[in-house]
Amino acid sequence: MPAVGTAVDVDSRMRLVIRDVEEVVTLEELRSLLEVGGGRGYLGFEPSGLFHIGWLVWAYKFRELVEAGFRMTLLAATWHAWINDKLGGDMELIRAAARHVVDVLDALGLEGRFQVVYAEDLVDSAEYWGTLLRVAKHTSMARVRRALTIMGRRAEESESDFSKFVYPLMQVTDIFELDLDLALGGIDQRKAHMLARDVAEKIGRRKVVAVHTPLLPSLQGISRMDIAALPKDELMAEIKMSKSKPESAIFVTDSDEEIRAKVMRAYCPPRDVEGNPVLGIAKHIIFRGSEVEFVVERPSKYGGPVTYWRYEDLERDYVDGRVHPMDLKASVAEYLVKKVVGPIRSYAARPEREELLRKIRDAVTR
RNA sequence: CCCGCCGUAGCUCAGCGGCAGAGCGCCCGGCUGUAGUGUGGGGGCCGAGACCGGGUGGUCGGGGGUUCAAAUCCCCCCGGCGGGACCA
Repeated sequence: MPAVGTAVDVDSRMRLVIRDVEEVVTLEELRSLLEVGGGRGYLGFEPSGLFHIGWLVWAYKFRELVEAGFRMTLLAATWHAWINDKLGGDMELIRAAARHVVDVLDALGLEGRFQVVYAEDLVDSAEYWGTLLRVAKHTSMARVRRALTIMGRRAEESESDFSKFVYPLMQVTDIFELDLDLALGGIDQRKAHMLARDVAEKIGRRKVVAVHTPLLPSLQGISRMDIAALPKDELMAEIKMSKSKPESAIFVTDSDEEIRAKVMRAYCPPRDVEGNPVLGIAKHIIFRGSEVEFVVERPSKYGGPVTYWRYEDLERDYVDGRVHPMDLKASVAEYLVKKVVGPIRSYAARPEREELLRKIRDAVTR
């Protein structure tokens, strides 16, 4: 049972929650929740394939919210994934991918400490659709369009099917139907969360506190790790994706050798912090805004090994050129292998999951 | 969450320190005597719309402040809308 009460306790839990977070809307509201011991929180994710380390950023925060006293729900957004044509629109595969994500959270020590809800169950009530209509009634078309995450470059309005426009309304409805106090997500979920806050005021529902985690840059240095599926030319898109996606992300099921190879191949310009995926991993996966022992193995002719406890120190040395991309990559890869992916893989990719993972992998690569 | 625009008659809006307005609507009347209704034919009755005249219209979103004077200027709040919000 989480201890409730003292101001000191609230402060430390506050620090835990806002650590290495991109943004909290609002800090005052978050504090109020912590003062009463937490509340109900959630994270919704689209089961779209294997778990990549970019998702660890929110997964760690999910765990910290549990530790801070929140009763967390993981929403497997199966219908949402279906709308975005993930996994070829195969609902069974989408469910399998969701199961895999639950495994990863369990591997992080969260087994039995959070609730899992499938979108299919949530949607299976008349009340859900009543709420969705109420949400829709208070949302203009322009506002929905603005909340759309898809439709980046090529996918213009004319080639979107209408389900894509229902998507943001569902995200908002999910929040209301789960009766939440807090919504967790990457900063890319900001639009949906803000829509939920706006609409909440209009229809007299609770306004969720929004906690947004940073996003990891793609290993290739362009865009983000989670490449959005293109509804454009399906076949071409699938082929392009299958070739590019495995290279742009590290999956928790990757072997040690795959991890090392991917990190070594990653975009990592010397002295450059901007959009640097390797530094990004160091910042948001390894250090995460706190003190961590991180050893950069460096050939003695360049100064020998250095130990960093704070990300800022590592970044400073990298910018100054004292840490070479080669050194950084090798060290980050080793850390990922031993401390991050290794433990997760041994649980989430255990033998009895082999069949499940193979199906998901095949579907993405197809 | 941030920025901006807008809240004035039932509706759409103008007015932006000096009597609260226009168009549309609504009500009354006039004019027309038509469409329609009704018939075997004729006649009569009822008669919309258009047009003309008259009338009906208001916590100027709410609260506070400045001023001799506030719809008008300032502050706060409420409501609506649009845009922004990692990256593109």
